[in-house]
Amino acid sequence: MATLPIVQYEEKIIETVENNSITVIIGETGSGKSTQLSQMLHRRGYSKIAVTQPRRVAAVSVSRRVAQELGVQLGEEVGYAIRFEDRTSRNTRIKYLTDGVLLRESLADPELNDYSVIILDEAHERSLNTDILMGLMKRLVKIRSSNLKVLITSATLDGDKVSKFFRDCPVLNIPGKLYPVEVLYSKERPVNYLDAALKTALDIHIRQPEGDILIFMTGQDDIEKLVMKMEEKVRALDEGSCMDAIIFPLHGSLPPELQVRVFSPPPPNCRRIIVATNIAETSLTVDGVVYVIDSGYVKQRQYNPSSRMYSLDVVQISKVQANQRAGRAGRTRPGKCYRLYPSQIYHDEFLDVTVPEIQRSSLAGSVLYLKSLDLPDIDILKFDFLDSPSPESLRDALKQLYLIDAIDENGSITSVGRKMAELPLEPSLSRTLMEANNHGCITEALTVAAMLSSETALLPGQSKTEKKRKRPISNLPDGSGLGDHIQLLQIFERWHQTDYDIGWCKDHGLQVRGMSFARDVRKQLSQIMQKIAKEPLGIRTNGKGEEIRRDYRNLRKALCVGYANQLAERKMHHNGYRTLGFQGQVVQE
DNA sequence: GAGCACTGC
Repeated sequence: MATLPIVQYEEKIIETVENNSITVIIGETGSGKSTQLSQMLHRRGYSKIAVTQPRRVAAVSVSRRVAQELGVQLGEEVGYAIRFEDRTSRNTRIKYLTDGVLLRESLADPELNDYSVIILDEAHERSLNTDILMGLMKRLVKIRSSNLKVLITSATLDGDKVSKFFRDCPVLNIPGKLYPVEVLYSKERPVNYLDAALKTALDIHIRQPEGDILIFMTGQDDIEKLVMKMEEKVRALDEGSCMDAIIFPLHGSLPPELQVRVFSPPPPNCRRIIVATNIAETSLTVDGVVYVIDSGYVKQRQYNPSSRMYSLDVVQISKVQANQRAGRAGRTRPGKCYRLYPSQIYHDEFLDVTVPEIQRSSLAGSVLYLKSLDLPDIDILKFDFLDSPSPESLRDALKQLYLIDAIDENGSITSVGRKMAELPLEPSLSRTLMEANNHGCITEALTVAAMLSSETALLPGQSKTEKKRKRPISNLPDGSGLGDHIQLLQIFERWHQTDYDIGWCKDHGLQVRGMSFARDVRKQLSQIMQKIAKEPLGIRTNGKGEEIRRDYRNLRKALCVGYANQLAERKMHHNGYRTLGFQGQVVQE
């Protein structure tokens, strides 16, 4: 293995960490920070090191690598912990975990006394959880100044800003191992991005030397259209005029077996063209890419606290994102990035950095979490975030929590709020569980909460053309007019009665991934509820493969209590509804 | 007419 750039910096890193509570390490892709930092500190004798990752796959794969490099069994000295899976033991000294898991651990032990070093890796991605952890670390190093070291590591994070946030802590820069990428801009913005991408890709394919092409588009729809058009065009090329091309779509709702196709090597003398969402920006790394085509757009979910609604919008990417995309062309050798927009737009219109998730999300869950930590000076409105959410967004969160009894009129967490915080659910759903537990329907509520957590279970995974051939959802329970929640409940119960048969999901057009996830969530929720449950939590069936005839009134009431912040009542003599609460708005079905 | 980017407890 070639020496990683970071290795030469070991002495400097150790010295800095010894002399400071917090160190920021800027290391580009390929610097080796994710695998090497923990080992350096381990060699230096730090007793237990936690390394957070924003993604589960990263926690698993990086820990596997480190275990291998140290020649130990995974789960012994080196291990990982992600939701539903803990591969650590009493011997574990280096522990990779998702940032969400570390937040859960900190609920049980706010001082995280188990660890002598905490490394927040990939902090530049600014995930909601990483941002909260950064705020917590700032406090924690004061409390544990004698025995805790914190490292914030990142690729392109603005080092000065983070350093300032952590009271001018030192910043170390470690070079990466990316090859140069030549950036080419369009003269003007294309009217149609699909056609522009198509034309650019064909141009590269015909004129440029070998090397795979990666195209960034916004969503499944665009990707499928582009793949189809591209296939047509490639087929129409003269035989032997250039090498073959094989085209892959790549997005999150693609079944895993189709996703992994991009990881197998291409046939000889064949160029691969991968049309992807921003899943290929960070989550999946495709080897062999030499050309990147960047549409300059991304679909981004954002929360609007005044309407209390999320929207999914196509927005312009940030400069950081554009550069991350370009970098995908330079992983194995020098590459080229074709930006389908003029450089002036890049410079004048693109934001420098992506708006952090914490400024795009509902904060009800995070605020409840922070409240439950009982921090001494608890004014959430003044919590020290690297980038503060808007006051409006924080006030919205507090109001929502108040409406579902999680906090009282003084803003203090209630006893029910404390129990809610234990559950890995959005507050409305945990409140529903609490209510259901008092009204004899906790087992049903658990199922509904699990199904809602998975969101995607009911969605057909196949593409539009395929959908026409198969009937999407046949003879599944429909909730019989009682609404989506009851339908979700009945579907899960039916699946339970097949003994969780995967074939049954496929036959009924349900996403196996989503259904299995719901099953895991239900199990986890049951374990947490076990302590306070007033009834058995197992699923009720009559053993005949049919729904039990029963009354869903209590369950529906519990849902109304949980969603007290989002109720509307039917307008008499009119179509439509009026939202409850101050300033009701008319909404249509 | 027809939805749904990506993560995570």
